[in-house]
Amino acid sequence: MQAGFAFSRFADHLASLTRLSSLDRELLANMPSTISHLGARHAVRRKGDRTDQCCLLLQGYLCWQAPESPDGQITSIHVPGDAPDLFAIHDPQIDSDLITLGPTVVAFVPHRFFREASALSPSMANGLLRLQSVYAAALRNWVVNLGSRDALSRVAHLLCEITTRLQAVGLARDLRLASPFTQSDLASACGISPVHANRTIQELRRSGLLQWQSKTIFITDWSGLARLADFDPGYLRLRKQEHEQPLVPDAIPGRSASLGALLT
Amino acid sequence: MQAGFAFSRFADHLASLTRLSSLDRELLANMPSTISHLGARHAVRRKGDRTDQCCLLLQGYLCWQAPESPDGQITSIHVPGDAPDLFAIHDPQIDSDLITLGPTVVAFVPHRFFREASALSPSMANGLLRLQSVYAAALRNWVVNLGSRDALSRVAHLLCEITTRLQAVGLARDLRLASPFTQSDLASACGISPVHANRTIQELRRSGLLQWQSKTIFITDWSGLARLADFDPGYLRLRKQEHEQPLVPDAIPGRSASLGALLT
DNA sequence: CGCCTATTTGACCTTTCTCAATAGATGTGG
DNA sequence: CCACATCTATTGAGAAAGGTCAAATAGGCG
Repeated sequence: MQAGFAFSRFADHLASLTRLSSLDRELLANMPSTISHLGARHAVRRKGDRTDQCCLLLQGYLCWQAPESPDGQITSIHVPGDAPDLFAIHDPQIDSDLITLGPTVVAFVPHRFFREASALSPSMANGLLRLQSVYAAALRNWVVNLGSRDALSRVAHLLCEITTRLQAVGLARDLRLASPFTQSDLASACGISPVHANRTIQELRRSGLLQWQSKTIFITDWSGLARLADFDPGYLRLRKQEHEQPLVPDAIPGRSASLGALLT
Repeated sequence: MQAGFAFSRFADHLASLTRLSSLDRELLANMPSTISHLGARHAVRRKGDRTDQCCLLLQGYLCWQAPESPDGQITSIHVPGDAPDLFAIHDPQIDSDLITLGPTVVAFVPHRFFREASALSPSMANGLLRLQSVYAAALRNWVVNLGSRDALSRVAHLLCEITTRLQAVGLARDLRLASPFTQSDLASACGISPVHANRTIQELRRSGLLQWQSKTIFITDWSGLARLADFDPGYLRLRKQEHEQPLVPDAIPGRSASLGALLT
């Protein structure tokens, strides 16, 4: 079922971080998977679960959320292509909740597949390990975000990260991204209160950096947002071609310029 | 040189997380290593470095610090036995600074050793991967700490974590730990200002939870500290025997009481 | 002893939180 | 299609936590 689809998002993601051999691509093309469509706020994994499958995110967003934290602290947000519980191959116990943010499509792939593919291809083995190391780097960066920025730049940084990661797998090319996030989700991710998240978003809007209406975010001033966030995508470890500046220039001739002027 | 010493701290650490076979122990006993004694505030690794050796911490503390963050955000603190840059085996590029906190002793071990040991012993391979997964779990927990606790419980939580990890490798049995940390280090770790770190420590002292004089921290009320911190050591993934409650009861009859009184 | 660094203190300011109320959106059943 | 329930976003006001600045004190060490 839709095997090509499942494989290609994940393959794009892997390829954005490491070089894939043709054997690797072939292995991935034959990856056994079960596709699931999930509704919003559905728990894919719960603290204490043990599993023998990895969850690959194909569409939508997933987040790891600490269930024991009073405000449900989110410790990472995942975008299509990501394999949020890849580490469970070596450590099958899960210690927080993996939750959908909005409707999502995921593929479940047996751990066995990754083990066998790693045995057959050293570059695959290496790529999978590198993936985990990149996720750990993102986690470190999340710590920096929470520990050393104020609310405004925290939120800006989070949006820069999500956008850049989406672009690495070919999404959000025009700086428009689907946003099933509630303001409370954003607050949980940034370690601020929902009320303050609301005021923060309003300020980002007022500054002409983005529009956020119904379920879409449109970043209208990428370089302004990145400057505010002090965003340096190096930690995402994307290979050259992918982390170049976005394809759409900061100012969209007529509209964005006038909007920008209006909002300063 | 002192091979047994280098090996045993790391082996204790590994053994606290995973079961080691006798082959594993033998491999570790023959681990090639170069021992270094380093002074305070020495950079073992710098952002951008590439290396083909892992650094094992034998004595003292190391921390990962984000050099680009204005207040030098610390993203993790390591205790003896830890292998802070183990991930570099699969991803040799380093993206923050690894700094000594106080004088330390470290061992450098070629990546090659870990690769060969992994090839020879599946349980070794698994243990090393598990180690990385445990470090990632600690990182997630650090995010929760910064994102959802106030300054007082953040500091308390950090001290609980350090103490518990020291105990897992046989140190700090009596709830006394060497503390080369400055209050600014603590502030960088907890994402607060140095001035506020000072006031926070004073409050911990005033509450009779700990003493911190010159270079030693003595936790005088473990369960109080753990309660304040909302500390649950599950995420450290220690095997049963190691994460039991500390060996020394909260109150030490004569001395501790009078000292406690002296310092309030 | 004198220097340098780390800690401590006070005063004041800024950011963020909390509580409570209102408004808007979305969804459901009749 | 409307009325109602529910969830999400927005607003205001007051309070609390934490930051900044500057000065004073205390240790450690050559």
